Amino acid sequence: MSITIRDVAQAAGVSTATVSRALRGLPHVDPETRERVRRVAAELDYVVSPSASRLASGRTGTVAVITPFIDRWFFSTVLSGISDVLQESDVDLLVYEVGDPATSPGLPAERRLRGRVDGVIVVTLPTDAPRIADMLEIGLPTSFIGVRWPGVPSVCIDDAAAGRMATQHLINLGHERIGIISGRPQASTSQASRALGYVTAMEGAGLTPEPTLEAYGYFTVAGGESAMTSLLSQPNPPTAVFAMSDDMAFGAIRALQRHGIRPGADIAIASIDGHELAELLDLTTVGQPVAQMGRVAADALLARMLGRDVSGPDEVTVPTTLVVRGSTVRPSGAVDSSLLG
Amino acid sequence: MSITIRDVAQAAGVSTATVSRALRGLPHVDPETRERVRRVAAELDYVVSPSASRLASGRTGTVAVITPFIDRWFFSTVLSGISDVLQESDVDLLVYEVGDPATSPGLPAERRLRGRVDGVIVVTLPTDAPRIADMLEIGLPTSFIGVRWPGVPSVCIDDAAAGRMATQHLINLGHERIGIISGRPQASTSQASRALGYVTAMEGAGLTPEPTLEAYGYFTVAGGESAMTSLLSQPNPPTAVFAMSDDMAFGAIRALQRHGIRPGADIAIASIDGHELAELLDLTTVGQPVAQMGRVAADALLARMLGRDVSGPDEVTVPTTLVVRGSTVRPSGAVDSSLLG
DNA sequence: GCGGTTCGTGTAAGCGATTGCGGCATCGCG
DNA sequence: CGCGATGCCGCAATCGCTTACACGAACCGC
Repeated sequence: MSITIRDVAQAAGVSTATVSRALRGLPHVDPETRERVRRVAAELDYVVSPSASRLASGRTGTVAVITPFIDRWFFSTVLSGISDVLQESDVDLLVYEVGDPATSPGLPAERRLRGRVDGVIVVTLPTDAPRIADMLEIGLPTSFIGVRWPGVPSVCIDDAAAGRMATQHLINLGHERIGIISGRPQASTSQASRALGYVTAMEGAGLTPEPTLEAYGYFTVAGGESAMTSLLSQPNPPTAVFAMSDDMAFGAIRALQRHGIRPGADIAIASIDGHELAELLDLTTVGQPVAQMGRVAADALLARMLGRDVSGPDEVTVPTTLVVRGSTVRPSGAVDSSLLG
Repeated sequence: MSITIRDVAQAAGVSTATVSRALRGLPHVDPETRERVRRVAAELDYVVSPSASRLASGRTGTVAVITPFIDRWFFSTVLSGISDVLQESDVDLLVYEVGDPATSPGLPAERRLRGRVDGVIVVTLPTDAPRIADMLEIGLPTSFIGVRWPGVPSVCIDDAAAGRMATQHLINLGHERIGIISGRPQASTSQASRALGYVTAMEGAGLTPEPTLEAYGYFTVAGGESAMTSLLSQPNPPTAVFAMSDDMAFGAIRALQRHGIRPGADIAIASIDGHELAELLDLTTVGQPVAQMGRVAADALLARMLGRDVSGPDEVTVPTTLVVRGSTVRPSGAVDSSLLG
């Protein structure tokens, strides 16, 4: 069948132990011997049996990513960043898609991980927390994206700052009646921080956030659309809206279009995410470096796994940047309506 | 440390062989014994060591997906479909992101696969083919998405039909000068088929495809934008455009906006993909069931791997459907919907 | 020239499951 | 009652690699 380490050992005239050491770059091998073994192995097209290697060493060379979704922009982008880093270190990437923790039941993923991977990266939704403790109980090196946990390396953005930045931008434009499209009524940590940022900016400008100007978009396009619609039905609608996510802002823009209202010209809108299509829709957004978040989390995990220098801090906060586009212009400015999709 | 099959055997008063059979549902085990073993295993919170199991059985319970990208809509959606199916069968999903084969060098992925997975799903770009043969040489069960290969199960759309459908729709709207935004000058099979569909529809309507109305968008947003720009600079620009992918159509819409031209009203545009954001941009597109393509490919692979009935045909063609939106309306105004599709 | 390192290598005991084969009851049937 | 079939189960040999330990040779300083 397949050729084994024994074949290589025989062909090179050494023991299997030496082959193993030579091929893996371990010390205590004569350079000449090592070279010979390498050559023979290459000629025979030998590749170590991962199963055997794992069993014997206890290491799997694999990392699992636990993510609610893989087909949404944020998550697939994070995944891609993770993949980049892992690939450089020749570590395999196992993906477990677990669905929205808010709706899906407890997952069997945790039990599978034991013995299957050397480390785990958990990327969470705003609605998180229940299963995270379970996750940690299996005692694998772990790295979080989007949630803080004492003692566990994590990477997040400064949600409060992001919310403040978006809101302040609207304020600077001269808006006073600024609505907010939140996620869910029962706020997660992340959502609460964004809301806090909004409130902070408002109050800093001497404005009072009106409860009637808040609507829930559940972080989806459809939700954002209906949230915007409900805001528009207020007796005194807002002149600007801060949406907590780009997806919801997209929905809001849709709602505006349906009502014949021009985003940017008639009602300003700004959000958080930096979605790749925000540019296409000319949406002002506070961008987060999503792929980089994946890379940072993967780096942190690898450092722990491989016992490298764990120099960096446990809790990393990556910077966000406001990207101003056509959806936030001063009401007075003439806008070419053809900009609207 | 961790508890092994021996602990379970001892606790249940049987041999490890019986434990193995009992837990895996193999025959030749007394129902009562099986139940006892199950209970003991559960109490001890025993999980089989994947490494040991793999080494002994030769099966890995893992499937690799080789994909050029994971952070693009099409690919992450396919991946999600694959993930659904695999998860149902308790098969692990290993992801290898290999980059655009047109630009990235040969990949080491193939060598890694040996002994690491039981099967492979390859999802390809239009620009494919070079490494596919390598892929097959390792002799693993394989399933393709987006490319045909003799003897290998694959799932594709009918590219010619899709191209024809989009073009015909524009023709039915009364357009005669219909431009086309292709991918690359050197066409892949898939691209050539879409082009063929375009030509077929045109000629069927007694129209002549003009070479000057073709531009290349390289399947990217930016490429689509510059392609559209170049079409607009023609002495006699098209009144409608067929773009081979939604991404290029997005770029094209951007170009139109920049020129103050209203997509739909001034120039009609239709494309192929069914991108989730096409709806947002009000883009008419021939939708392909992307997630389903992933599911079909995964099902086919699983059937081969597990030696199930390989009933279905090797080469599956999934249906596409024209989704008419605002980007294709009759210039004159009212649209007779019976002409659509 | 001699004990002690250092180096390079081999021996062999695992790692924790799977599974072919054989053995012992029990059962069915004539 | 005898004998083959059948059902259930255990023994023990793998699977292919890693690694602790042992060992001999060369080398060192005193």
